[in-house]
Amino acid sequence: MNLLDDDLTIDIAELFKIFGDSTRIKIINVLLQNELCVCDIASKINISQSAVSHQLRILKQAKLVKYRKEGNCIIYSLSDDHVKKIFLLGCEHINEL
Amino acid sequence: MNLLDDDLTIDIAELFKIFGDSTRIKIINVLLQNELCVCDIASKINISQSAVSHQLRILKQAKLVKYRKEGNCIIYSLSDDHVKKIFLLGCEHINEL
DNA sequence: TTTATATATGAATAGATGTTCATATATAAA
DNA sequence: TTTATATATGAACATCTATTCATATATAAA
Repeated sequence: MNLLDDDLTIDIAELFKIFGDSTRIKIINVLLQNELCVCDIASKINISQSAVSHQLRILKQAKLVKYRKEGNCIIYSLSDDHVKKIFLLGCEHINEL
Repeated sequence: MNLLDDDLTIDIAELFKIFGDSTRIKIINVLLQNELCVCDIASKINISQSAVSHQLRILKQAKLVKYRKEGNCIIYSLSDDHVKKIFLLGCEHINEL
């Protein structure tokens, strides 16, 4: 791995910035187990529907979560294995401190 | 991996928050190759000495970097392999997007 | 169609964060 | 001791960010 150019360092920082909020981490954490609709996420992590929805938008824009409609619910899940990997590596680091 | 409690989710978010700034990512990136003193870091990434020093303090508090004195220089390096792992996983994710 | 439920979103606000500037501290060199 | 160099740090400032509140939109049920 050589020196990264500035654009790439900004992209990487932007990625980690998304993981750098406890509401988003809680969302990712509950989605590790199951896909869930917005109101179930909100009640599981005890954060308002509006706040969850705002944060899901950020996770969606960063392509860290995907979603599908079912009736009048919208069911979210993690996009891919990378999200889980990054999350678990973070956990691991914390556990070793 | 089960549901994390709130304290742990906050710790994990705090960890990623540290990686979520482009100045700090640039610092980590140059330290991947070699240990470096503050002014060399500053000149390599083209950020003021003061800003670098402030950010090194944050990295130090999070135990992501360590340092040693040599003459009147202070030489910084990454604390352990976890930092590198997390950084590289971030790179990988970016490269695949 | 009316009502209820689920989700999204804009505006406002409070709090957090990164940089700069000035300066303090510490070590080395003269 | 004086001067120069390296680093750290506090204050101020501007910017960013997450939440709340109110409300819009959309789908389902009655």
